[in-house]
Amino acid sequence: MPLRREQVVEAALELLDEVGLDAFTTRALTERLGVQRGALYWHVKSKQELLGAVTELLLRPVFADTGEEEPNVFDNLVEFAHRMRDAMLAHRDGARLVAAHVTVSASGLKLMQRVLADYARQGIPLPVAARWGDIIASYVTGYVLQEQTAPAEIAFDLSEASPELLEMLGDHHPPSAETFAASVATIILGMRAEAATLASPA
Amino acid sequence: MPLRREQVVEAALELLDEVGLDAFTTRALTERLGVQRGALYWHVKSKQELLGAVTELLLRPVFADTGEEEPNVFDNLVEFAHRMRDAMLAHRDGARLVAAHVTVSASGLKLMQRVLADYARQGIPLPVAARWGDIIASYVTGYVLQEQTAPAEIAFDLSEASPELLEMLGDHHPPSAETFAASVATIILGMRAEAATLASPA
DNA sequence: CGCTCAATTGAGCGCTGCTCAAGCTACGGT
DNA sequence: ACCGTAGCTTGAGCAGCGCTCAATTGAGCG
Repeated sequence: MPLRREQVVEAALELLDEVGLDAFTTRALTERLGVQRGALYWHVKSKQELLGAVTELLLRPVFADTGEEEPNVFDNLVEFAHRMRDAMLAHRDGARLVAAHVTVSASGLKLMQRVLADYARQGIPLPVAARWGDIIASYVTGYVLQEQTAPAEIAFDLSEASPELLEMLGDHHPPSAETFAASVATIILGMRAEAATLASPA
Repeated sequence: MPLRREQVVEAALELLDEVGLDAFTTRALTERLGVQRGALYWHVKSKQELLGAVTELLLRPVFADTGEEEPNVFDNLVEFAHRMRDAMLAHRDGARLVAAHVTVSASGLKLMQRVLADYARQGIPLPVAARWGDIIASYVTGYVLQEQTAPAEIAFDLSEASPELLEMLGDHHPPSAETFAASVATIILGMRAEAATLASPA
């Protein structure tokens, strides 16, 4: 039975979870597939392209269809934020992967198109809606990036370098689901305020 | 005249600007310095540590002291956002570097401590202020990351895959200073709203 | 003068992503 | 039953990478 490209990508994601992005090598992947190194390059042009495909697989749950129709714009964006964070956290170095391979799949584009149309029907101009989506995507990527980057190491440095600061912050400092949810809420608050100024212009 | 560590880091930043992060090799760096490869590792433990130092150098303008005292919280955050974006854009692959090496220098910590104290004097609780700063830092990193990642390549894919979507968005889509400023304004709007709820609790 | 030690040398180790001519199946047409 | 073609794999190997280390240099000082 021959190898399929999708099997390669799935195996790559599993390998990534086991060893992390830095130790991810084509040699380890072909060993796991029980195949010689050269075989990999029939299915995939380069390691870069492979990781791009892995990223798309990783982000697939974000764009899964919920079936709901015309949800509230702001609720929709909040859910988008949490889905994206969950998807990245679900796999080792997920955020680094997304940051390095900002792929937009065809199905993702179709969905985005539909969502933006929904927004427009709720009175949000398309350029504004697109900007809002980009705000969420950018923020979440940046946040999970630091959330997923060896938290122990950073915290230790901080407690050595500036214990006063650590104390000032209380125990709210480490990245957590609560901090993330609160920050998303703050951002959404800004969009609500902007929507208000759009509804009643100066 | 012996080599100094700072010279190494500065030369590394120059090399980065010339060839980009992917083509950045210790060999190219030592050639530029007119030195054998081994010499590099007397000044620096590893390439990873070197890039960390380069990142700190790259971000130095962000934490430069302006001399102003107790500026308005929100104005301060807006300026922080723009400084950070400018610093990243000033060098090739700047955002990728920051994303991979979230370094906080000692001087940066001292400044952050002072700024947070200013915020507290303006009635913003420290955990909230810290969260706000993190929102800006995360968003800006995420934004510049995509802004600096081969814009031509992505735009081409988009126009092929979904021309309707491209048309829907108007010409507002590509990352630009205007889009960035507008998004930062939206986020700050959210913080103002949150500050209002803090001032008059339920 | 001779000592010391910061700084450099140059060879080389193990690993990486990737290429390619050659060979192996499995299948469809005659 | 045969063979050609196309899909897929093999296995050797290339060039380049980050990094190490014993040996060597050379400036500054007692």
